[in-house]
Amino acid sequence: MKGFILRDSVLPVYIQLKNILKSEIQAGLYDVTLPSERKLAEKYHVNIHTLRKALAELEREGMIIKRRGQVTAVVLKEATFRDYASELLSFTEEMQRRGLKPWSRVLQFERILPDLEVQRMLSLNPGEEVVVLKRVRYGNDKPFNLGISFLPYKLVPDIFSFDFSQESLHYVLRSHYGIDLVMAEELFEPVMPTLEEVELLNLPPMMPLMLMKGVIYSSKGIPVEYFSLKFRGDEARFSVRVFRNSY
Amino acid sequence: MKGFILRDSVLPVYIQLKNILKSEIQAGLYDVTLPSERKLAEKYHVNIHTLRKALAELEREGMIIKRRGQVTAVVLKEATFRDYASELLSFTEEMQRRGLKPWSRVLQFERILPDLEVQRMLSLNPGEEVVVLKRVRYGNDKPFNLGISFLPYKLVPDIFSFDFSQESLHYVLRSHYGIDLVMAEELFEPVMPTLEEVELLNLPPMMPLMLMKGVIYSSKGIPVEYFSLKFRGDEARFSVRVFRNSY
DNA sequence: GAGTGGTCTAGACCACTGG
DNA sequence: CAGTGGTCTAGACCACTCC
Repeated sequence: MKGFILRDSVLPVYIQLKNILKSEIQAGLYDVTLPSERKLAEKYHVNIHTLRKALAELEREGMIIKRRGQVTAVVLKEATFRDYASELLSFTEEMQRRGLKPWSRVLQFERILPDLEVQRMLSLNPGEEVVVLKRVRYGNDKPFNLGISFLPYKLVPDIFSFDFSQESLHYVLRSHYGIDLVMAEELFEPVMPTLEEVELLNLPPMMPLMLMKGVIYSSKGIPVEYFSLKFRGDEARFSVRVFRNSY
Repeated sequence: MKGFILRDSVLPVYIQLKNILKSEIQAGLYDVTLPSERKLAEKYHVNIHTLRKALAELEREGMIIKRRGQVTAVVLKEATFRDYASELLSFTEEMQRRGLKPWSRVLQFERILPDLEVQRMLSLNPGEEVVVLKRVRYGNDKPFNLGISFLPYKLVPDIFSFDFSQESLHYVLRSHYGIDLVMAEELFEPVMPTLEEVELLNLPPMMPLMLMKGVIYSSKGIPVEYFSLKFRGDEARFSVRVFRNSY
C-alpha cells in the first residue's frame, strides 16, 4: 500500500488506486488540481477507465470535484466534520469504532400486531405479526440512545432465543438468518423528550433529541427492520455530503 | 420518453435508460427482481456497460440493490419519505419546487472580520474579511428558516449592489460571479431556540429547531459559503439513504 | 455448472473550457 | 484549437450464488 498496485490483491485495482491517490492528496502531493486523467492513468499503468472509476470514488467521498473541460479540483484533505456517519453501521460497530463497549437495557421484547405505520413501512399484510425490541443503548456507562426496532416475525422465527442486552441485532440477522442489511432510508427530525425519555437517557433540562427513524433493507430488497432512534441532541451530530445534480 | 432511446438527445443514453427503467419499475413491470444485465442490454440495444451505468444510478437512488452472483432486487417504487432532500438546492429552488413564493427579510448584511470558526471553515488567512448575510427566509407568508451566510469578501467584491430580500444568493453567485456551487458538507443538530429566534420564526412553545450548518464548495474546489440554517422542528425533516460499504 | 454481477482493458468520438 | 473530462462500444475474464 505504499504506492504500488498489486494485480492479484483481493482489493480491486480501482480501490487500491483510490487509496493511493487519497494518501497522496492528504500528503499534499497535489495541491489545487490533479493531473489529467490520461496522465494519471499512464503514471499508474492502468487503463483510463479504471483510473476514472477510482476518481469517481474520490468524488463520491467529496475529496475532489470533476467538471468537463476543466482540470479536476482537489477540495478536501480530510472531512470538515468529524462525526461523518453517512454509512450504514450497527450500533455495535459504531461503538467499537469509537472504542466504547456497547450494551443495552432491554425494555420490551415481544410479538405484537403492528400499527398501520409499521405495517406500511414493512410492507406487511394485515394480521402479520412483528417482533418489537425496545432498548436503551449504552457505550461504556453512558446512555447513547433509545431505540425501538420492528421486524416481521416470519423472517426471524426463533429470535426469542437471543439475549439482545449483549448481542447485536444486525450481527444475529447476518450470522443466524443469513440476512445482509445493505441499505437504509433514514429521516431526521428534532423532537422534545417525554418524561420517560428524560429519565431513561438521563437528560438535563431543555435538551432536545434527534429522532432518526427509517427502514432497513436486505440485499434481496426486502424491508427487514423499521426503527426509531432517539439521541441526546448534543451527542447527535449527523453529517452528510450533498451534490448538485446535473441531469 | 415513452420507452425509446434517442441517440442524439442532449441527455446521455444511460440517463434516458435510467428514466425508462424507473418508470417501468414504478409501473410494476418488474416486481421483485430485474432481468439480468445482459438481457436488459439486449432489450434496449445498448452496450452492457451503458446499461450498467444506468443501473448504478438507480442503485444510488436506492431503487434497486445489486449483488454479485444474484439477480438484482427491486426495492422501492417510490421514496418512503416525501421530504427526500439530499441534493444541493438553494432555498429559492426548494421553495419553487414546493410551489411557494420565496422571499427574505434581511437582518444583517455587511463586511466583517470573521471569528476563528468561520475563518477556518472558509480557509481564510487572518485579516481577510467576509460578507455576512443574515435573513429570515419565507415561503409565501410563512417563515421557514433563519439563515446566516458568510462569504469571503474577495470572491464577491460588489455584492452590496444586490438586494437579497428578493434575489437568490446562489443565483447571483452563478450568474454574476461565474461561481458554480456543486458540493456541500452539512451537519445536523437539534437545538433549542433563543428568544430572538422564537420571535423571528414565530415559534410555539417548546418547539426545538433543526440546526443545519456547513460549507459549500465551487466547481473549482474553493470554499465559497459557510452557512448556518435553523428550521422549525416540525417543518424540518431531512432524509437520506445510506449504504453498507463493502471495501 | 450455468448464470449472475464485477473488474479491467482497448479505442473512438463527443462536449466543454480556456487561452 | 489544444486539452480536458464524459460517453459509448467491444470483448475478456473473474468471483460469486444458487441449484
